[in-house]
Amino acid sequence: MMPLGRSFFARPSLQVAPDLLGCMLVHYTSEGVLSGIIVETESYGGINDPASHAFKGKRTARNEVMWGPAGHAYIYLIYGIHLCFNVVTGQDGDPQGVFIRAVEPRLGMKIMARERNISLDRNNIRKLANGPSKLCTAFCITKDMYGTDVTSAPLFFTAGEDVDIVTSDRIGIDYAGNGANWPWRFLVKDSPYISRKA
DNA sequence: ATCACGATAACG
DNA sequence: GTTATCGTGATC
Repeated sequence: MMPLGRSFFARPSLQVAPDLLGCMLVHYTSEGVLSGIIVETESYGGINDPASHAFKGKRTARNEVMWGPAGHAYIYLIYGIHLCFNVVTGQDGDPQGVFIRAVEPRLGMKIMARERNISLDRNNIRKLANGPSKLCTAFCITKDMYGTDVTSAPLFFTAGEDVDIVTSDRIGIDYAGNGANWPWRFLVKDSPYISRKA
């Protein structure tokens, strides 16, 4: 399966975020192949989005990759422990991104369970990657992959299945004022693999 | 001081 | 099943 290319990501975040639902996230690691269907994303919309790290044109070492070309990984540490994984979208110079919040595991669940330090049984497959930091841990996405090109191996996306989509407001951005109410979170309808209910 | 989170505890 | 609490360290 061909990786999704630059042109897929070089579109507005509000188009890419829902389009990624149903697509595969794939990571070739030394442990084995990890993959899963993306079931939850959020759009972060550049300098006019009060929830965005680039709001009002803020440009720092941390968010620098957002300002570059689409299709690169924006990864950062939050709350001292947790990693977040985004894909840069939009045109070069327009700091947009899509935040990947949850994945339905397909390949490499045994490895994911080991990475997550939980036992693997039928009841907890949905807990392997049902959150932004959990999926980083499960998929062996580390901070040193900051800036990585995600249009080719080892970490990339492929086209997936058609899915029904629902929206909600975004999670964990109470600081964003009115922006906290925008319906920029996208979920696969009725998926049990999402981080929390819409 | 703040934060795109999640494990745990203390409840049903 | 639910809700509340708080650790953790890079960032600015």
